[in-house]
Amino acid sequence: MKMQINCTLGLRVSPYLREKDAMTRIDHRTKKLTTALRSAGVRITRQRAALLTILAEADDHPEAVELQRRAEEAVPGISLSTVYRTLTELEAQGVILRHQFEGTPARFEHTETQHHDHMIDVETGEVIEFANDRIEQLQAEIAEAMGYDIVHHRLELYVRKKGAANPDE
Amino acid sequence: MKMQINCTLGLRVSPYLREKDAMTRIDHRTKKLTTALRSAGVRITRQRAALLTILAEADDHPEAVELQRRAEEAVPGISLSTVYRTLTELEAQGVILRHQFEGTPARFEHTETQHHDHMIDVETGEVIEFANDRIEQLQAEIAEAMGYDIVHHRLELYVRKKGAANPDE
DNA sequence: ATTCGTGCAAAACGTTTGCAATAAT
DNA sequence: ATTATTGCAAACGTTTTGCACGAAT
Repeated sequence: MKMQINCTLGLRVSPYLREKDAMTRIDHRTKKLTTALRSAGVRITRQRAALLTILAEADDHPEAVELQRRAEEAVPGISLSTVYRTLTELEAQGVILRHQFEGTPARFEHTETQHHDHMIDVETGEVIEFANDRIEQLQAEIAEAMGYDIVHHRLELYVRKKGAANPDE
Repeated sequence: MKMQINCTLGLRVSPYLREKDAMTRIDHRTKKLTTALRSAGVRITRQRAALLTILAEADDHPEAVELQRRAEEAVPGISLSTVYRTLTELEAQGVILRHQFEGTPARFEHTETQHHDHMIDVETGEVIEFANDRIEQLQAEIAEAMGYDIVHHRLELYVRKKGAANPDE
């Protein structure tokens, strides 16, 4: 019996797209997003535009300070409060997801990819994405059987590369 | 095809045991535990004895302040730092587990039951335990296929009772 | 012109730590 | 007697908030 695993390894943009096409695609999506946000009553300031672009381009899961650092070029002096406020707003608008992995500040990713869960390499902190439909289905069945609807869920595998040194310490 | 779900609903003590027997059982386990801890070089103070007992008796997932509150009777004036230090120590000794659910302080439970995951009722904050071997197995297969060993994992379903009011707000 | 968003500083929050006093071994 | 543990207060790291100024609509 063959095991079915859909896995995405942190690649956000299809590899066969050339860099320039990828950028165009991100720009396009970001432009559409800002329009949508504006008509939801959210003012698009330089700070927010910068953060939106950075989040669209990010192929990792940056935390707030890192986002501030990356935004600094486009918006010198951008404050951490603004970063946090913007992230909260974008999360509320469904544009990004906030992940609270163990032992780190919250990390963020935009919501353009389909649903996936995360493996966190406890040695390196690297975040690897994966998806498995069967697990999703089982979760739904469990909740259903117990009389609940799932609002959202969170599955995190804290892992170590096979044969990695320091099993402890 | 019948779905297989093992589920434990926060009941820590078998319901057919009378209250007194349950207490005896907890006392017995706690006594054994303190002995084990002592020979691991951990001094059993009044504070720690109290917390061990409270954790053994708890059929919920209390947080640190709540544990302090419950310990207050046995050890008046017990400090929150002591509670936290004890919890850290007991976690290191494998006696308890620390859960960081969304939007709440860490919550603790002792490690006497077999492994399970958690559903959190987003309306009430109630924590419901469940176990599903198939999901565990799938997780292991995914990690394996990607070349990782699982150190630990975390699966949390944030749920709402079917037909509950206030789907928002 | 009217909001809404910003930066700053300060507070909030849960948790950890340095220390001198105290209790367990 | 020795050493670990305690309570207190102060610090910590992350995140939120009050406020007066500035910018987007």
